Amino acid sequence: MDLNLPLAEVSVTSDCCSLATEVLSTHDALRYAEIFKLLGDAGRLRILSLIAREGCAPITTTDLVSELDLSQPTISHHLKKLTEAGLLTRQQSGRKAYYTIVPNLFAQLRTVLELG
Amino acid sequence: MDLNLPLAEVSVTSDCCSLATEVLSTHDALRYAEIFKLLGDAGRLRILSLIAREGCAPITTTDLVSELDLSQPTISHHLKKLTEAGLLTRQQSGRKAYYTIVPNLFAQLRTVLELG
DNA sequence: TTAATATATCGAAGATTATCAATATATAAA
DNA sequence: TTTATATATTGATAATCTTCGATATATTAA
Repeated sequence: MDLNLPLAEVSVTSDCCSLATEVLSTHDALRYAEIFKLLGDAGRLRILSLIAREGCAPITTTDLVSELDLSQPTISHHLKKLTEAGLLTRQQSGRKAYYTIVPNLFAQLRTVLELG
Repeated sequence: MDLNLPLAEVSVTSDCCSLATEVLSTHDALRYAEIFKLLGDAGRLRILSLIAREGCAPITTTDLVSELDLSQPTISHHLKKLTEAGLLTRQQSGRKAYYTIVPNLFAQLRTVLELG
């Protein structure tokens, strides 16, 4: 038998008071992990940040290429993934592609992060 | 010359109104990407969720092993990474290791996600 | 029609990662 | 001291991902 009274021994100094009432289901965990994985890249974070700075004004692939130290194919690749995931929308106008932030999913992610 | 008036052509239907006033620096982007990368794994997300459910009560490695379909070494590995990143704290008591959520960093991540 | 521009896709190389079996370590129980 | 328990580390494999050069596509300009 374990007579360690371990919970008493462990000092609980954290101000943690979880807002998470439900444990993430396997399904939701997979879904959110896929999106967090996209955020787990500095280049993509900066792409999102640059687009967000424009507010409602869309930004083109070329704009991003000129602001980041990444090749045009790499940036196009990131934009595709972010768009497919629902973090961005893409609108073509002439030969330019305009991207904007989709706020919805970001709000969901913030809720998932209410763990502490 | 570009006479497309593209910004007028692109319909701005999004309710985007960015709260992000500053573009993420390269340094911060790297720093946050490293943490989002950790959240980009379903197993780790569920580990965090299970720990958060306990509120302030710490949880042991074995508790997690019994709730997840991952081997004990894999879970220990994830716990180490999450702890090193500052998302968890670890306290040893006897032969058990108790883990708890560190709320601070989660709050920072929520701020970073205020893009839309 | 020909040339230039904007963007996307292809294919490949190199790096990183998740995972587990086996093993090590450290503590507690018998 | 011997055995059982709790956790961590090692080493290896398979899968995934980032990145870029080269190329393709599509649109506009000359």
